[in-house]
Order: sequence, then structure tokens, then C-alpha cells
Amino acid sequence: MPIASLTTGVIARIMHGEDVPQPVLQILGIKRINTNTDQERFRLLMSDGKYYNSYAMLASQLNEMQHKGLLNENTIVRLDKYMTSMVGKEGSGKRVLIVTEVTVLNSGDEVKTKIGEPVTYENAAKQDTVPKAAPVTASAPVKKEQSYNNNNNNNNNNTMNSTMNGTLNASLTHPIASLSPYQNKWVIKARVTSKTAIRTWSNARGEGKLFSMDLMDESGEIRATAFKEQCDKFYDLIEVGNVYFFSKCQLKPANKQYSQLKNDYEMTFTGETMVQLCDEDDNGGIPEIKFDLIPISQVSNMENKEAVDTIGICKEVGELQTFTSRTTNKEFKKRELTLVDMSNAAVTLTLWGDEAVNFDGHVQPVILVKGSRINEFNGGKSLSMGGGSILKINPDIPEAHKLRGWFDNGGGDNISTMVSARTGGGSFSTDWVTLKDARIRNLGSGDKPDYFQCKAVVHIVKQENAFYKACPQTDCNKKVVDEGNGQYRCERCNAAFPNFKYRLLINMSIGDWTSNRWVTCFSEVGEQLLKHSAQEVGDALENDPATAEKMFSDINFSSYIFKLRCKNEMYGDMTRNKLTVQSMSPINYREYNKHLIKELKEMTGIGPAN
DNA sequence: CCCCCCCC
Repeated sequence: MPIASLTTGVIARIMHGEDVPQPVLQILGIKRINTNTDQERFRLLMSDGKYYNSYAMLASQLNEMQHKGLLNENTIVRLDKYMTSMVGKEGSGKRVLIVTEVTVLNSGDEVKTKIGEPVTYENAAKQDTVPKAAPVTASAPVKKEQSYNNNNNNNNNNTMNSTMNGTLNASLTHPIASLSPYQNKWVIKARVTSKTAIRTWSNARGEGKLFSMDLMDESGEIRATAFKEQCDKFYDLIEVGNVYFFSKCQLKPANKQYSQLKNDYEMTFTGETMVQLCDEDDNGGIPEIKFDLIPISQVSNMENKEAVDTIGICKEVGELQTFTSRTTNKEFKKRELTLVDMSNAAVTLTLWGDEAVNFDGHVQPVILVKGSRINEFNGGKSLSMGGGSILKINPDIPEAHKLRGWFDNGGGDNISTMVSARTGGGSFSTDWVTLKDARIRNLGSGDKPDYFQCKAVVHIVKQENAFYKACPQTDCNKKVVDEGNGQYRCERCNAAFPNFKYRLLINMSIGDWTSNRWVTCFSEVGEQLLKHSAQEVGDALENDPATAEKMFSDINFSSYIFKLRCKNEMYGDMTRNKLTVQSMSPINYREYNKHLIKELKEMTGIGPAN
């Protein structure tokens, strides 16, 4: 007999109430379930090759087929008659598929294997467009003793996924996506994708400690939390990346406010909870932790609070900072890293707690982060570790080795996009203003500086006085006085040093389509502009005019989006309007065109001005 | 039963 084709995707339709005639499905498992009566009932795990459904039952008149071994694993069947029915509480119930007439098309021995890589229909249905048909009118309510809410039953041996001899019988595990508070006889086989540190709490309702972890299998993900005794019992056993069998946890609705996982429920460990490490050779079917690595430059285009997986070199590492939260009065420790990657972008990543304390960034390791959150402030976006985030230092993956090679060969010297740079002025968006309009509108004449952005081209960068020798102390950029004896004196620090650091103070002319202006760049932007460190620029200007000339002329006639600070300043008795470059970034044409289209609409009155 | 991750 040729192997029959499954009616791909039909389970999602059926479980949405559609009456599809004679669907062809594969049986992936069949188990006797407990009922509160002596009546024998069989539960089926059915697949259509795309989705599976573990909420299927065999009508008792068909039990004989199972006794004869006709419905073994992998059997392909045609459902000649079936119905669906809601069980469980009003509004929160599950739809159960009840099979009343069935024809075997291919025996399990003939088929031998699972067809396709089915996922749970509940998960998949959210992204698929499933036509919503009227519920099947023929569905009769399932009697309680026939439903799965058989929690009072003592005889575990016949349950699907039973607990045997104190170890977890994993021959047929439940998909995470099928877990619900209405059914607690299950074993899941799941990979731990993240684990929090142990945290203590103390409030009006009591005190205690806990840790939580995120679990994942092919069907979905769920958060699990272990309190107090369970926290102590399981904390060391649980390792991120390992696969375990879990059973006997309590399910409850997830508070979406606190969890970004795609699951309506979350689990709490109980005194009965069992956790057992799964051998590596038995891990099949449990996906590896997936990193959707995005280039750092792309973070600029993402929304506040979005999750980011990325990889970069820790180019700079900040000091450990300790502070007390004003809202909670709790003490926090944090450390900020600067990550760079081959998109020539840099972003700040904040580590917390022990991860911040123990971090050693001086070796400039490769940092891989999963599930970090975007925090937006004044137009800059930075990343922060939070619940569910994973940090890996020097992970052994090709991307990491590639980055290492890139960075060790000077790759990180040409950072052009500062994702975390703030535009200042306290506003989240910077107005687009042309250079001419900035003059006409007298920007910068108020008490506070004005900030605006424009697209402009670099005309010429002045080499004269492009750098100065500054105090070598961190956080002091004051110009030093060369005392002529190998000592450099800083008036602010009131000290002399044998060394100094170069700082940039670059004047250049930029132009947009309306006008041109001289603007000033300080070191951070200047390094970005010239694609060399202040040290290299200073060295070249002092010792190597040809190299300096190339550095300065290379960027002529290149266009950027400039974010500018505009302020009137007094020079003696003269007031001059001064423009300082806050940041410059390559032109994001998608964003820039949006701005142009908006202006066109406003100008012409055609279309809404958004 | 937690659910805090500040500030600019």
C-alpha cells in the first residue's frame, strides 16, 4: 500500500470548529487514560504533518481497534466521523476532538516514522489565518468523567506520561503548548533557555526567596518559578542550555505584564515537582537555544522595550556602579559595556548584579546577548539585561571568531553609528531643520540650546587647530600647558603630568540644499568623522602630514545626518551663533524618505500629514 | 508567594 498523504494543516481548522470531511491524520501516540469510572478510555496524539493535537479521544466503541493493535504509533487513519466539544470551565475550556469512526489507511509498522515536524495547533493558529467557521452543532457535551480533569485519581500507571518508580517516564512527553491548569498529569521535556539569580523578597505578605527559569520545546515556551525549599532544591541542578524532564508543577495564568514569553500560563514548582536531566543523546526534537542575531546598527530602527539578540566586541567597559533606586529603595549594581560590531555601530549594554560585579571587560571579549531590552532615552537606544536575558562571553560560534578577527585587525576603529548617543535637549525626537531655517528662526538665541537635525554634506574639514593636548586624567579633558620640560600642567587638576592625551576640536564646513555652515566636533564625534582615534589624528597632524591630509580629505563630500546643538555664545563683546555636532550617522534612507514624504504632504496638502 | 533593573 502506498503511504497515504496527510491532510496537512487540517487540525487547526477542526479545532477552530470547522467540519472538514474525512481528514487523514497520523497517530503519534495512544494511551489509556484514567477516568473516575471503570470505563476504559483512550487518548490520542494526532498529527496532520503540520500540527498535532493531544486533545483527541477515541470513542469507547472503537476501543476494540486499539485492543487489536490497529491504532499503534505512526498509523495513518482517515476520520470518517468525529466531533469536537468544549471541556473545562466556561470561556477557558479546551476543545477536544472525539473520534467515532475511523479507517486505517496504513499500519504503524508500514509507516514506521513520524511524518513532518508537527507543532501544536494552538501556537500555530495564531499566525495562520484560519477561517472561523460556525461551531459543530452536533457536538455533545463530554461528561466530566470522560474529560481529562481526573486529578483525583490515584492510579498513575495508566496515565499518559506517568511517574514510574520515582523516575520520569519520558516515552511520550507533553508539548509545553498543551499545558494548562486543567490537567496536571504530564511530563514535559524542555530546554532551559535562561535562569535568574536567586532573589529574596520581603513584603506585607511575607518573605522568601525564589528563582525562575524559561523552558522551551518544539511547541513553545513557558516560565517556571521555584520558591523557598524548591529554590534551594533545584537551583544548582538547573543549568542553562540543558534539557530536563519536568513534572508536577502547578500551572497558573501568566501575568503578561511581567513575562514576554509566548504562553498564557506559567508554572510554579511544588513539593511534588520532579526534575530530571535528559541525556544528551535523548535530546532529539528539543530545539537548541536560538539567537536571532541582528547587527548593532539595526537597533537604531527598533522600538523601545523590544528584545534584541546581538553579538559584538566589548570595546569599552565602565566601572561598577552602585546606586539606590528612588522608587524601591533597593540597592542596585550595574556596569555598562560598549559593544561594537561589523555594522560599524556601537551600543551600550547594561549588566546587573553579580554579572556586573564579575565582568572583566579589559580583554575586550566577544559578547553575545539574547533577549536584552531596548531602553530609549533622548533619542539614544541602549540595551539592558533583564529577566530572560542570556549573556555569553567569548561563545565558540563562527560569528564570534569572525568578530574577533575583524576587531583584532582594527575593525572597531571605524565606528560610525552611535546607537546609544543621545540627541540632548530632553526631547525624544529631533526636529528636521535646514541650515538656512536655523538662521531664519534664530535658533540658539534662547537660554537653552536648541537641537535639530539635517542631512548635509561635508565640504571641508580644517586641519588647523584640529586637536589639543589634554589632561591625561579620565573625565578631565582640559587643555594642558606644555611646561617645556617634558611636563604638562593641568590647571583644573592643579597637577603636572609627564604625558597628555590628544583631544579633537574640529571645525568643518557642511552644507545642505539651503545653505552652509561651519560646525564644531569634539573628540567623540571627531573620531567617528575621521575614522581614527584622537591619538592617531594627533600623531598624524604632528608627525605625518601626508597621512593627516588623507584622513582629513577622505571624508570630503560624504553625506550624513547631523544632529546639531545650536547656541549663541559670547566672544568678547561679539555674539556668535555656534553649531556643535552632537552626532553624525550614515543616512538611513528609509527614515529620511519618510521625513521627505511627510514634508511633501504638508507642503502640498495632499494626504494626511503624518 | 516574585514581578525589582535606576539615573540622565
